[in-house]
Order: sequence, then structure tokens, then C-alpha cells
Amino acid sequence: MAEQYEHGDTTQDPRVVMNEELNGPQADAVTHVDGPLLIFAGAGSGKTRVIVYRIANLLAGHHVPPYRILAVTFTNKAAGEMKLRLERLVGPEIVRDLWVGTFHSVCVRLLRKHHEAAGLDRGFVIYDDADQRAVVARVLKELDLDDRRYPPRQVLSRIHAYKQEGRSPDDIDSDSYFDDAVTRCYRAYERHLKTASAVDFDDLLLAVLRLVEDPESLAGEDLRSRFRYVLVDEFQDVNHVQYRLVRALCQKHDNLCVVGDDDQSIYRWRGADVRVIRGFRRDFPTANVIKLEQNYRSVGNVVQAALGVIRHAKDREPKELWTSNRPGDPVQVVAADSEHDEAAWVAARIRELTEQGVSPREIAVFYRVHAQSRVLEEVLRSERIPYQIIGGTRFFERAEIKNLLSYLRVVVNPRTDVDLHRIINVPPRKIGATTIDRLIQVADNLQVSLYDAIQPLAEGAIQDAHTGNKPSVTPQIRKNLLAFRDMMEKLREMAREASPSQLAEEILERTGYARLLKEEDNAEADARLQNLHELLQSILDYEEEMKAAGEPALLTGYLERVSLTSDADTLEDVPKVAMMTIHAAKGLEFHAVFLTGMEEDLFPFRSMEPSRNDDVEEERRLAYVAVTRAREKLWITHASRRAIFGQTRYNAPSRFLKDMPASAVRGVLTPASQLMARRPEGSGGFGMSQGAGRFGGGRGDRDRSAGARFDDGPRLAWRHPQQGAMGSAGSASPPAALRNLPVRPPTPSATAAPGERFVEREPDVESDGEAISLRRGSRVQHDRFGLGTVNSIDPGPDPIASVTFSGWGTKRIMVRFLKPLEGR
DNA sequence: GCAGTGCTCGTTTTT
DNA sequence: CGAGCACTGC
Repeated sequence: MAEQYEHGDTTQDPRVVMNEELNGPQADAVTHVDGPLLIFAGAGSGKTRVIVYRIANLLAGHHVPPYRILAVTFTNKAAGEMKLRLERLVGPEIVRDLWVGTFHSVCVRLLRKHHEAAGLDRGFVIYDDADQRAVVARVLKELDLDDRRYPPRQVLSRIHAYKQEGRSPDDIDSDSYFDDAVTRCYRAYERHLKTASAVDFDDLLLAVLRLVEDPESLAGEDLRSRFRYVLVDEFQDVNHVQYRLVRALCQKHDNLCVVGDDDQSIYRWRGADVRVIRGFRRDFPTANVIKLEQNYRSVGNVVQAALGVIRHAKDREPKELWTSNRPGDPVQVVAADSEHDEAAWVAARIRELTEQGVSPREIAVFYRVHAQSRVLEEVLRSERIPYQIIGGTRFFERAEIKNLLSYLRVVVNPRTDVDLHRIINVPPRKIGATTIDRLIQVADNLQVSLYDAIQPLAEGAIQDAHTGNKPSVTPQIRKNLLAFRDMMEKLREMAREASPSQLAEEILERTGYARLLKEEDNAEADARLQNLHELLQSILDYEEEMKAAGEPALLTGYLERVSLTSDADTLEDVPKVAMMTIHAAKGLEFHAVFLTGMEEDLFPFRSMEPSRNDDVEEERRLAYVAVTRAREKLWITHASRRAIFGQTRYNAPSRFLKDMPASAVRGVLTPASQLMARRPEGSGGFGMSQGAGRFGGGRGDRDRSAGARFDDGPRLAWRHPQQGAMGSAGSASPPAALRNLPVRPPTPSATAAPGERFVEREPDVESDGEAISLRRGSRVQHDRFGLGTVNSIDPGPDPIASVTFSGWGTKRIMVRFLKPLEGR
């Protein structure tokens, strides 16, 4: 093999750059060449730089040909960024020959070479989530399964899970009726995809995996010897199939470098398995392990807050993030009254920042769930603060876009049933549900695609297998069906000559879809037309790009790209405040970050159904990810009352706040929250006068922070406005809105004795004016054991605290036997 | 065949 | 609260 590769005049020797810019572990990672390498890359530790330099080192220092190097990422964005930085380092000509891409795009590319060996049609289409659901819906009907008992979403997610584990329907031992039904669905689902010449995202990887793991296959042999160095980014996010794939791809040399951070593993719910990165050393006993622990991104206080949160995580690879950056401002923990109050506070701070000259693009607002964004949006809009929402409904998921794409896909591959189903009556051409049902019946009987069932149905030649009835159709309908098919045939013919964009325009014209929208003439139709124009433009862009690359602009190529990229609305480089979920924030960083909704039951999130046992550990890591996005300034807000999902909830501040070191954090009350706290009838017992609390003062900011301990939140939170104002004496019943919450209200007995109660995140609704807060770190007195410090509190009707007494050790004591001391 | 109404049920998301 | 969906009535 000719493994020497001449670069011509590559810019400068990367090694020169490296020595100046890399710290010790980074340099080790970069200069490592052969054998397995595991890199734990802490947040903000210069991971991308290491990856990029490492590749540059292989190229320049060891003359590895670029087409021998594979670097896989999870998102297009990560791949794009990697390419960009590589281009700057080694030049675009070389990067063009590197294999840098997502798991899926790399696999599609490999499948293009080996589609025959993989048993795939040349024009195969990729079914997205909606398409897959449609298949499941059809399968349920076919198997005569009740879609209330078997919600398509659930069934699909089970199928998905199986596929991500690499299990086929035959590998499943269904021990319940439900599982059995799911398995039958799975089998039928696979069959349908096959008849439709379609694959789902999992199939892309599975198909390659099957080839590469097949010792007999020639294609597999090609794949096994194709790459000499394999690198995987965000390795904590891989699932089993992905892991098997990369292992198989480098089984000949074990030159596998994986980079990840188990602390940032937040995608377990979609198949990622942290155990893979944790078990890497077991699978590759000779692996070098390097830890990148120096954080270059954030100021000290932010790092400390993040560390506080993640230190309490179970099962983590031991590592200690540190920074030599200055401490910066303390992280501010803001107690708001409601989500509106919270939003107003955020808007006010954003205004301050921008007035100080901070660019809006350097500011981000995070939330746990999209539902939180609406209120924030409303306030930002009314304050005329420019913002952009990242994520949410995606461009390619809009109906009109999907419709046009479905036309294009049917042109490429008429057997794609889901697409045919979507467009056969759009715009309306009098082919209604009944007719489509008949069409499906015929297709199922003949085991052919819907498209191929049109002719038999129109001819009325096929007897329904079960009833003996002719699923025939009226002459009118027959005409409609055939007209549709003829039109599609004409389009297919045209596709042989025309460019993708010409074809798309022809579709809009010929189908009357464009006219339909023009005639509707309302804002919504206008927006749809606009979107379609955008799609046309994106096709033109694609054609342009391919022309520049000297390759033919194929419709299949465009469709494939559309299927594998969704970032039509990722972070634009415009001066706008970015709003996104924390998941979407992973990998990003901002000068200033607002982390909103930091409340129990929202973050950590708790599902209404206990069936879905939530993973607090993953939520903790999510919190860690959120905090580590901030470079300079971080505000964390929580509201004592929040209307979300159609009901008002009264949530305590998040447990994660308690894990942040007091030295790095400062508590603050919003003005509205202060009002609530000062109201005589509502404040007396809130411990506001007890001096500086956990997040109070310390930095001489007087009144504002006095009593701003988030620990007070629960009581504020639990005080229903009306009830609080009345100073209810004995009723222990929480407000109606709270009854659904999985927290039990306290029994009166637990709170009877004045001055002996505590509240942590457990309610103490009726105890009114005299409640005194106990929390971790509180000093308490006990009749027998004397003075002690609270370690933790188990909430409940009769709360129990774990208290360490000097001379007695740690004891578990019912809180009502403890007397809190002034101060803390 | 289609529009309109009432119902349910809520994370997070890439490809 | 509001999206998405099933069902009903024309």
C-alpha cells in the first residue's frame, strides 16, 4: 500500500503550533499515534483543538493519507466545525479527502459504494420519524391491533430500542403479550420498509455493520481495511450498534481514538450508553487514557458551581475539572415569584448586558422543556430584545415541505408508500380515505407497494381475500387514480432529463399545489408558499454546490442530504439572544447564560407517570452541561409558582442548587419575590430575618440578598396566594393544583409544635408564621445529643433528618425533636 | 369526502 | 395552555 502522502505545500508544520498552544495532556493526546486511546475531555478543556491537531499530526507528522482517516461525530454541526478547523490547519484539499462526518452520513457514503452487497435499491429513501410512525400506524391496522393499547409512538420507540441494540425480531423473547405484539409489529415494520425500498436511520448503521462483521463478504473486507485511524467524538453518546461498528472498522489495527466525557452523557433516553465509554479500558486493555481537566472556558465561580453539581454524581470516572481563570462574578441564584416574574427578570438583565456593550449573540437563555419558552418569548418580544429560538419545529417537518419532498421521493422511488400516501390526495383530487384503504388492502393482499396496487385496484380485478368483495371503485375514482398515476409517470420521465430544481417547480405547477396556496390567500398560505420557495432555493444551492465540486447534482443526492441534515434553524450568526433547551446547548458556549426553571419536578424533570422512572443522575449531568456553557456570567432562576402543561405548579428550588458551593454563588430575590416575602401576612414565618442564608449576603449587598436563600423557596412555593393570606391555621390540605403532585402533604401532627418544624422541599403549608427552615448545614440542638449539623433531610409527613453530633456521630432524628439554632 | 368539534396528554433529540 | 388527533355530522 502506498501510504506515503504528499501534501505539496501544506501551510505550516502543526507540531510547531502545537507546542505553543497545548498543555501537557493535550499534547500527549495529539502526539499519540498507534493503538487505542481514550480521552476524557472535560467541559471547556479544548477537546476540538486536540482532535483537530491530532488529525493534523497524523497527516503531517506521520504521512497518513487523508482517506485513511475516519472521524465520526453525532451531529452535522460538529462535523462541520471539525472540517472548518482542519481546513485552517491543513488546507481544504486535504480535508476533502478525509472522512469526517456523522455516523449516518459516513454510513450512507459507504452504502453508496456497497448498496448491492447490502441488498439495497439504488434509489432507497430514508424514512424520518414521522414516516416511521406512519409505517407503524399502518402495521397496527394490518395486524388488527388497537392503537390505543399500542400507541404508535411507544411501539416505534420499542422497535427503535431493539434496533439500536442490534436485535432483530428473531432475537426477542417476548414474555408478555405486549412484547409479543411489538415484536410482530417490528417484523411487519421491517417488511414494509423493504417493500418500500426505504430504510430508517438505524438501518443505515445496521446495514454497514452487517457487511463489516461478515467475514465472507467482499464488501465487508473492503470496509475492514479501509481506514487506518478511526476517531469518535462525543463517545459517551454512542449506542451499541455504533460501538460495534467502530470496533469492527478498526479491528485490524485497533487505532481507535475516542473522545468523550461521561459527565456530559445526557442522551441515555435515546439509546446512548455511558457504560461503553466506562468499559472502554476493559475492551481495550492496552488503551492509553488521557484526561483533559483544565477548563479554559469559564470563570472560576462557574467552574466551582459546575463541580459542586457533578461531584455528587454516582459512577463517574474520577476527574477534577480546574481552571486558572479568574473567579469572576459569583453565580447568581434568582428566586422569582412566577414564570412571568422570572422572564421579566431575565429580560431586564439582558437589557443591562446589552447596554454594557455585550452582544446579544453572546447571551443565551436555557430551559428544560420547550414549553417554558413561550413566556420568555413574550417578554423578550415586548421588550424588543432580538432573540432566536433554537430547535422546536423544524423546517423540514412542515407539512408543505414534506409534501413537496414526498413528491420528489416518489419520483425517485414510487414504492415509497409513506410518501405516496402523503401526496396521493394533496392537493385534493378526490381520492379519499376509503379509496386509500382499499388501495392498502389490495397492496397488502398482493404484497406490493401502494403505487403498484393502483393499477389492480383501478381494474377492479382483484378479489378481496377475506370477504370476497371486490374492493373495486367507481368509474370516477378509477379515473382519478389513473390520472394521478399518469401524472407521476410523466414526472418520472421528466426527472431523467431535468434538474432537481426544475422538477420541483414542475411538481408545484402540475399538481396545482402552488395555485391552491395562492388562491387561499391568507397569512398561513403565504407562509407556506414562502417555505416552498425556501426549499426551492435550497435545491438550487445544492445544485450550485455540486457544480462547484464538479459532481452531478442528482435528485437522490439532494434527498439524501435533506434526510440527514435538519439544521435549517441552528444557531444563526446574528446579533440575537439564543433561546434553547439545555440539550440543544450542549457543545455551545456563551458570555452570559440564563438557566431558567431550576425547580424540582421541572429540573430534575419528573414525568407525571411514575411508569417512566426518571433518571436523576442524567438530569444532574444535564445541569452540569448547562452550567458549563457560561464563560463569564451565569444566572440561575427558579420560580415559586409556574403555570406549565395547563396547571399551576408550586415547585421547590432544584436540589442541584444545594450542591453548588456557597462561595461561588449568591442568592437574589426578584422585586416581586421580595414583595411576596415582605407581605406581613405572608412572610413572617419564612425565616427571612435570620440573616444571611446560604445564598444570602456575604458580599455586602445588603437588603437585596437578605433572606434570598433559595431554601425559603419551598415555603413560598407552597403558599397558595389565597391560603397564605388567610393564614390558615390547621388545614393541611395543599391547594388543589398541588394534589396531583407526588409529594404528600404533611400531617398536622408533624408540624404541631411551634418552633420545631422545618421545611425543606417538603411543604409545611399550615405552619404559617412560625416555620423555621432547616437545611443541610443548619445547626440544630437536640435534648440528648446536644449541638449538631444537619446533613440531609428526608421529606415526608414526619420528616427525618440525618444530623452529625459532635461526640455522638451521625444520627437520624425526627425533625420535630430538633431545635434549630439562630444563624445557621 | 371534508370541515368542524371535542378529546387527550404532555421531556429532552440526532440522524 | 395548545398541539395533535380521533370522531362526528353534513
